[in-house]
Amino acid sequence: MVQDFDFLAGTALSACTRLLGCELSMNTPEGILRGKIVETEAYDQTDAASHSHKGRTPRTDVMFGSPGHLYVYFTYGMHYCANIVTMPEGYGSAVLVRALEPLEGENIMQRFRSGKSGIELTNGPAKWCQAFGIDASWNGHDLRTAPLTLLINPPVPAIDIVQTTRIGITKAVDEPWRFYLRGNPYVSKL
DNA sequence: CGGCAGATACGCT
DNA sequence: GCGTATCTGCCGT
Repeated sequence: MVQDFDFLAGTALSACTRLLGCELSMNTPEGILRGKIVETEAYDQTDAASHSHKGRTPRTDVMFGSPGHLYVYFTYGMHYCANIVTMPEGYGSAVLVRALEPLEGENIMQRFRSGKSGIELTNGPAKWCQAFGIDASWNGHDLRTAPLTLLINPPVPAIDIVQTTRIGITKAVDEPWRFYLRGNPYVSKL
């Protein structure tokens, strides 16, 4: 079955709600890692808090590329975070995946997370990246191709989605561009 | 528990 | 040089 990524060509904002409930699957030599997206944030080139706001640079090049790819960035000297690129080639826009709910391979994730378990496995952008073993080498990866793929699930009903302001940034703090699944324990912060 | 400082390296000015 | 879309541990209660 061919996955339909068309909605990713739209704005980061609309892709945020559509990505909630979808799954990320990583095929490792040790086994399958799979998790459901429970928290997202929109970043757009018109947004002062976005890396793409200051224009296209070698670092943000992937963010201006074609939708359905992975934009991985490094921050605070030790952490990786992963975004899903949206909007057509030439426009810098992406959705930051802030948290996952583990569905498969939790024992392997636990090893990557140095023995952590439960919600501590994936309830933050740098945490789930570590649990999946994602680092800078994954920057630009096409999510339609193995071993790391995005699985599209049916849209989540609007009643189950909470929209609020973003976390961990210093600019455009009041924009309500963060979305999460109501009541899900893996959401990084209420 | 909750709050706070420290770790640590990369891209941009 | 400096700021950063974060996490962890260590301190106090």
